[in-house]
Amino acid sequence: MPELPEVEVLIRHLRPLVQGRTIRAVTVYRDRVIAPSTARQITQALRGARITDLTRRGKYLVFQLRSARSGRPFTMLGHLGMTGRMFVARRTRPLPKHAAVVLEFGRDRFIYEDQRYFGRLTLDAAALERLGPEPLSDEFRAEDFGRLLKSFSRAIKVKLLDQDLIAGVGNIYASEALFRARISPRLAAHRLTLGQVRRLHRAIREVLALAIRQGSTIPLSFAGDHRDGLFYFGQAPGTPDFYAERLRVYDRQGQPCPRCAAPIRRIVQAARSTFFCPACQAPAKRLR
DNA sequence: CACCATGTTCCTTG
DNA sequence: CCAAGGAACATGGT
Repeated sequence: MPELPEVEVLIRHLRPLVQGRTIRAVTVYRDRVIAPSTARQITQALRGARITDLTRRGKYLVFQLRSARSGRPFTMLGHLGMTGRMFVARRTRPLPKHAAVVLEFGRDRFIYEDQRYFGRLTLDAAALERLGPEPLSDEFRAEDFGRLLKSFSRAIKVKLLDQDLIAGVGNIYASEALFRARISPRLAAHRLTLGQVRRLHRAIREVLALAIRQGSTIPLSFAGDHRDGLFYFGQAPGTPDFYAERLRVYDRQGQPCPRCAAPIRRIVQAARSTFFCPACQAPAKRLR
Protein backbone atom coordinates (compact mmCIF):
# COMPACT_ATOMS: atom_id res chain seq x y z
CA MET A 1 0.00 0.00 0.00
CA PRO A 2 2.10 2.85 1.17
CA GLU A 3 4.09 4.86 -1.32
CA LEU A 4 3.24 8.41 -2.30
CA PRO A 5 0.17 7.54 -4.45
CA GLU A 6 -1.37 5.27 -1.85
CA VAL A 7 -0.87 7.86 0.88
CA GLU A 8 -2.38 10.54 -1.37
CA VAL A 9 -5.45 8.42 -2.08
CA LEU A 10 -5.72 7.64 1.62
CA ILE A 11 -5.67 11.25 2.80
CA ARG A 12 -8.29 12.21 0.22
CA HIS A 13 -10.60 9.64 1.74
CA LEU A 14 -9.64 10.34 5.30
CA ARG A 15 -9.62 14.14 5.33
CA PRO A 16 -13.40 14.63 5.32
CA LEU A 17 -13.72 11.97 8.00
CA VAL A 18 -11.31 13.56 10.47
CA GLN A 19 -11.45 17.27 9.69
CA GLY A 20 -13.20 19.20 12.43
CA ARG A 21 -13.33 16.23 14.78
CA THR A 22 -12.39 16.63 18.42
CA ILE A 23 -10.30 13.92 20.05
CA ARG A 24 -11.91 12.85 23.31
CA ALA A 25 -9.48 10.12 24.35
CA VAL A 26 -6.29 8.45 23.18
CA THR A 27 -5.08 4.89 23.63
CA VAL A 28 -1.54 3.85 22.74
CA TYR A 29 -1.19 0.09 22.38
CA ARG A 30 2.38 0.06 21.08
CA ASP A 31 4.85 2.65 22.34
CA ARG A 32 7.31 2.11 19.53
CA VAL A 33 5.05 3.77 16.91
CA ILE A 34 4.79 7.07 18.81
CA ALA A 35 8.52 7.42 19.49
CA PRO A 36 10.15 9.71 20.32
CA SER A 37 6.92 11.00 21.85
CA THR A 38 5.76 9.25 25.00
CA ALA A 39 2.27 7.96 25.66
CA ARG A 40 1.88 10.56 28.39
CA GLN A 41 2.93 13.39 26.06
CA ILE A 42 0.69 12.31 23.22
CA THR A 43 -2.34 11.76 25.40
CA GLN A 44 -1.85 15.12 27.05
CA ALA A 45 -1.46 16.98 23.77
CA LEU A 46 -4.27 15.29 21.88
CA ARG A 47 -7.02 15.12 24.45
CA GLY A 48 -9.59 17.77 23.58
CA ALA A 49 -7.64 18.85 20.50
CA ARG A 50 -9.40 19.39 17.21
CA ILE A 51 -8.08 18.11 13.87
CA THR A 52 -8.11 21.09 11.53
CA ASP A 53 -6.56 19.52 8.44
CA LEU A 54 -4.89 16.46 6.98
CA THR A 55 -2.33 16.74 4.19
CA ARG A 56 0.49 14.70 2.72
CA ARG A 57 4.22 15.26 2.34
CA GLY A 58 6.12 12.44 0.63
CA LYS A 59 4.86 9.28 2.29
CA TYR A 60 3.93 11.12 5.48
CA LEU A 61 0.45 12.07 6.62
CA VAL A 62 0.49 15.52 8.21
CA PHE A 63 -2.26 16.13 10.77
CA GLN A 64 -2.83 19.76 11.74
CA LEU A 65 -4.41 20.15 15.15
CA ARG A 66 -5.45 22.87 17.54
CA SER A 67 -4.76 22.39 21.22
CA ALA A 68 -7.70 22.40 23.60
CA ARG A 69 -5.79 24.07 26.40
CA SER A 70 -3.62 26.69 24.71
CA GLY A 71 -5.52 27.09 21.45
CA ARG A 72 -2.19 26.71 19.68
CA PRO A 73 -1.83 24.82 16.41
CA PHE A 74 0.50 21.82 16.34
CA THR A 75 1.40 18.99 14.00
CA MET A 76 1.17 15.23 14.29
CA LEU A 77 3.02 13.10 11.78
CA GLY A 78 1.82 9.74 10.47
CA HIS A 79 3.69 7.14 8.44
CA LEU A 80 2.42 3.76 7.34
CA GLY A 81 5.74 1.94 7.24
CA MET A 82 5.26 -1.29 5.32
CA THR A 83 1.96 -2.55 6.67
CA GLY A 84 0.29 0.38 8.41
CA ARG A 85 -3.36 1.32 7.90
CA MET A 86 -5.28 4.30 9.11
CA PHE A 87 -9.04 4.49 9.05
CA VAL A 88 -12.15 5.66 10.85
CA ALA A 89 -14.65 3.13 12.15
CA ARG A 90 -17.58 2.87 14.52
CA ARG A 91 -16.58 2.52 18.14
CA THR A 92 -18.57 -0.68 18.32
CA ARG A 93 -16.39 -2.46 15.79
CA PRO A 94 -13.77 -4.81 17.22
CA LEU A 95 -10.22 -3.45 17.10
CA PRO A 96 -7.82 -5.13 14.70
CA LYS A 97 -5.26 -7.47 16.19
CA HIS A 98 -2.40 -5.04 15.64
CA ALA A 99 -4.08 -1.80 16.67
CA ALA A 100 -1.27 0.59 17.59
CA VAL A 101 -3.01 3.88 18.41
CA VAL A 102 -6.69 4.77 18.70
CA LEU A 103 -8.20 8.26 18.84
CA GLU A 104 -11.76 8.44 20.11
CA PHE A 105 -14.09 10.91 18.40
CA GLY A 106 -17.34 9.82 20.03
CA ARG A 107 -19.45 7.44 18.04
CA ASP A 108 -16.50 6.93 15.64
CA ARG A 109 -12.83 6.54 16.21
CA PHE A 110 -9.60 6.85 14.26
CA ILE A 111 -7.52 3.68 14.22
CA TYR A 112 -3.89 3.29 13.29
CA GLU A 113 -3.17 -0.40 12.86
CA ASP A 114 0.17 -1.93 11.84
CA GLN A 115 1.06 -5.57 11.60
CA ARG A 116 4.80 -4.95 11.70
CA TYR A 117 4.81 -1.68 13.68
CA PHE A 118 7.29 -0.01 11.33
CA GLY A 119 5.03 3.03 10.94
CA ARG A 120 4.63 6.13 13.12
CA LEU A 121 2.07 8.42 14.65
CA THR A 122 4.07 10.99 16.53
CA LEU A 123 4.31 14.62 17.58
CA ASP A 124 7.88 14.77 16.29
CA ALA A 125 7.67 16.32 12.84
CA ALA A 126 11.42 16.73 12.36
CA ALA A 127 11.48 14.09 9.62
CA LEU A 128 9.73 16.53 7.28
CA GLU A 129 12.71 18.88 7.24
CA ARG A 130 15.03 16.43 5.56
CA LEU A 131 12.68 15.47 2.76
CA GLY A 132 13.55 16.24 -0.84
CA PRO A 133 11.14 17.95 -3.22
CA GLU A 134 7.57 16.84 -3.72
CA PRO A 135 7.75 15.05 -7.08
CA LEU A 136 4.39 16.26 -8.39
CA SER A 137 5.05 19.89 -7.55
CA ASP A 138 7.01 22.56 -9.41
CA GLU A 139 9.80 22.40 -6.87
CA PHE A 140 10.87 19.11 -8.43
CA ARG A 141 13.00 20.18 -11.41
CA ALA A 142 15.03 18.02 -13.75
CA GLU A 143 18.05 20.35 -13.57
CA ASP A 144 18.24 20.19 -9.77
CA PHE A 145 17.64 16.47 -9.78
CA GLY A 146 20.44 15.90 -12.28
CA ARG A 147 22.84 18.08 -10.31
CA LEU A 148 22.06 16.16 -7.12
CA LEU A 149 22.61 12.79 -8.76
CA LYS A 150 26.15 13.82 -9.71
CA SER A 151 27.42 13.22 -6.18
CA PHE A 152 26.49 9.53 -5.95
CA SER A 153 28.11 6.46 -7.41
CA ARG A 154 25.37 4.12 -6.21
CA ALA A 155 22.86 2.64 -8.62
CA ILE A 156 20.11 5.01 -9.68
CA LYS A 157 17.43 2.61 -8.42
CA VAL A 158 18.90 2.80 -4.93
CA LYS A 159 19.06 6.59 -4.99
CA LEU A 160 15.42 6.85 -6.05
CA LEU A 161 14.54 5.38 -2.67
CA ASP A 162 16.47 8.13 -0.86
CA GLN A 163 13.79 10.42 0.57
CA ASP A 164 16.32 13.25 0.98
CA LEU A 165 16.65 13.43 -2.81
CA ILE A 166 13.01 13.05 -3.74
CA ALA A 167 10.09 12.48 -1.41
CA GLY A 168 7.62 9.65 -1.82
CA VAL A 169 9.12 7.17 -4.29
CA GLY A 170 9.33 3.63 -2.89
CA ASN A 171 10.40 0.23 -4.11
CA ILE A 172 7.48 -0.34 -6.48
CA TYR A 173 7.44 3.00 -8.26
CA ALA A 174 11.24 3.19 -8.46
CA SER A 175 11.22 0.11 -10.71
CA GLU A 176 8.17 1.38 -12.61
CA ALA A 177 9.68 4.82 -13.26
CA LEU A 178 12.98 3.39 -14.52
CA PHE A 179 11.12 1.05 -16.84
CA ARG A 180 9.09 3.91 -18.26
CA ALA A 181 12.26 5.97 -18.71
CA ARG A 182 14.11 3.00 -20.29
CA ILE A 183 17.04 3.35 -17.90
CA SER A 184 18.95 0.45 -16.34
CA PRO A 185 18.39 0.31 -12.57
CA ARG A 186 22.09 -0.54 -12.22
CA LEU A 187 23.36 2.62 -13.86
CA ALA A 188 25.44 4.66 -11.39
CA ALA A 189 23.50 7.80 -10.44
CA HIS A 190 26.28 10.17 -11.49
CA ARG A 191 26.48 8.57 -14.94
CA LEU A 192 22.99 9.49 -16.11
CA THR A 193 23.08 11.71 -19.18
CA LEU A 194 21.04 14.89 -19.26
CA GLY A 195 18.58 13.17 -21.57
CA GLN A 196 18.19 10.28 -19.15
CA VAL A 197 17.67 12.65 -16.24
CA ARG A 198 14.93 14.43 -18.15
CA ARG A 199 13.22 11.17 -19.09
CA LEU A 200 13.44 9.90 -15.53
CA HIS A 201 12.12 13.16 -14.09
CA ARG A 202 9.13 12.95 -16.40
CA ALA A 203 8.63 9.20 -15.83
CA ILE A 204 8.54 9.61 -12.05
CA ARG A 205 5.83 12.23 -12.32
CA GLU A 206 3.82 10.20 -14.81
CA VAL A 207 4.00 6.96 -12.87
CA LEU A 208 2.96 8.59 -9.60
CA ALA A 209 0.19 10.69 -11.14
CA LEU A 210 -1.21 7.69 -12.98
CA ALA A 211 -1.22 5.59 -9.82
CA ILE A 212 -3.12 8.31 -7.94
CA ARG A 213 -5.65 8.56 -10.74
CA GLN A 214 -6.15 4.81 -10.82
CA GLY A 215 -6.18 4.52 -7.07
CA SER A 216 -8.93 7.10 -6.96
CA THR A 217 -10.97 5.35 -9.61
CA ILE A 218 -10.77 1.62 -8.98
CA PRO A 219 -13.38 0.12 -6.70
CA LEU A 220 -11.93 0.48 -3.24
CA SER A 221 -12.92 -1.46 -0.21
CA PHE A 222 -14.32 0.47 2.69
CA ALA A 223 -14.17 -0.65 6.30
CA GLY A 224 -13.77 -4.11 7.69
CA ASP A 225 -17.14 -5.41 6.63
CA HIS A 226 -16.82 -3.65 3.26
CA ARG A 227 -20.12 -1.91 3.82
CA ASP A 228 -20.12 1.11 6.08
CA GLY A 229 -18.14 3.34 3.74
CA LEU A 230 -15.92 4.87 6.36
CA PHE A 231 -12.44 4.34 5.07
CA TYR A 232 -10.09 3.33 2.31
CA PHE A 233 -8.78 -0.14 2.89
CA GLY A 234 -7.28 -1.40 -0.36
CA GLN A 235 -9.44 -2.86 -3.05
CA ALA A 236 -12.93 -4.24 -2.93
CA PRO A 237 -13.31 -8.00 -2.71
CA GLY A 238 -14.19 -9.80 -5.91
CA THR A 239 -12.79 -7.10 -8.19
CA PRO A 240 -9.83 -7.73 -10.51
CA ASP A 241 -6.45 -6.96 -9.03
CA PHE A 242 -5.91 -3.62 -10.78
CA TYR A 243 -3.20 -2.79 -8.31
CA ALA A 244 -0.97 -5.53 -9.73
CA GLU A 245 -2.37 -5.19 -13.23
CA ARG A 246 -1.37 -1.58 -13.60
CA LEU A 247 2.25 -2.31 -12.66
CA ARG A 248 4.35 -3.08 -15.70
CA VAL A 249 7.44 -4.72 -14.18
CA TYR A 250 7.14 -4.87 -10.41
CA ASP A 251 6.81 -8.48 -9.20
CA ARG A 252 6.70 -9.74 -12.78
CA GLN A 253 9.97 -11.63 -13.10
CA GLY A 254 9.82 -14.15 -15.94
CA GLN A 255 6.80 -12.51 -17.55
CA PRO A 256 7.14 -10.87 -20.96
CA CYS A 257 8.04 -7.19 -21.05
CA PRO A 258 4.94 -5.23 -22.14
CA ARG A 259 7.11 -3.29 -24.59
CA CYS A 260 9.39 -5.90 -26.17
CA ALA A 261 8.35 -9.29 -24.73
CA ALA A 262 11.77 -10.10 -23.29
CA PRO A 263 11.43 -11.76 -19.87
CA ILE A 264 11.40 -9.36 -16.94
CA ARG A 265 14.26 -9.88 -14.51
CA ARG A 266 14.50 -9.58 -10.76
CA ILE A 267 17.75 -8.52 -9.12
CA VAL A 268 18.60 -7.47 -5.57
CA GLN A 269 19.99 -4.00 -4.86
CA ALA A 270 20.62 -2.68 -1.35
CA ALA A 271 18.74 -5.74 -0.04
CA ARG A 272 15.58 -4.84 -1.99
CA SER A 273 14.11 -6.41 -5.13
CA THR A 274 14.40 -4.53 -8.39
CA PHE A 275 12.44 -5.51 -11.49
CA PHE A 276 13.36 -4.44 -15.02
CA CYS A 277 13.49 -5.41 -18.68
CA PRO A 278 17.08 -6.30 -19.59
CA ALA A 279 16.39 -5.46 -23.23
CA CYS A 280 14.51 -2.14 -22.99
CA GLN A 281 16.61 -0.98 -20.07
CA ALA A 282 19.97 -2.16 -21.35
CA PRO A 283 23.02 -0.17 -20.30
CA ALA A 284 24.56 1.96 -23.03
CA LYS A 285 27.18 0.18 -25.11
CA ARG A 286 30.76 1.03 -24.29
CA LEU A 287 32.78 2.38 -27.20
CA ARG A 288 36.28 1.04 -27.75
C1' DC B 1 13.76 -24.35 8.35
C1' DA B 2 14.34 -21.09 4.31
C1' DC B 3 13.20 -16.85 1.96
C1' DC B 4 10.29 -12.96 0.96
C1' DA B 5 7.55 -8.47 1.94
C1' DT B 6 4.94 -1.32 -0.32
C1' DG B 7 10.21 1.51 4.85
C1' DT B 8 13.35 3.97 7.79
C1' DT B 9 17.15 4.40 11.00
C1' DC B 10 21.33 3.30 12.94
C1' DC B 11 26.02 1.61 12.82
C1' DT B 12 30.56 0.91 10.81
C1' DT B 13 33.97 1.82 7.49
C1' DG B 14 36.47 4.58 4.34
C1' DC C 1 30.75 16.18 7.59
C1' DC C 2 29.85 12.87 3.44
C1' DA C 3 28.72 8.39 1.06
C1' DA C 4 28.43 3.36 0.83
C1' DG C 5 26.81 -0.83 2.53
C1' DG C 6 24.77 -3.61 5.75
C1' DA C 7 21.97 -4.98 9.84
C1' DA C 8 18.06 -4.18 12.61
C1' DC C 9 13.31 -3.42 13.61
C1' DA C 10 8.44 -7.18 13.91
C1' DT C 11 5.15 -10.13 11.94
C1' DG C 12 3.31 -13.11 8.73
C1' DG C 13 2.93 -15.62 4.08
C1' DT C 14 4.65 -19.19 1.08
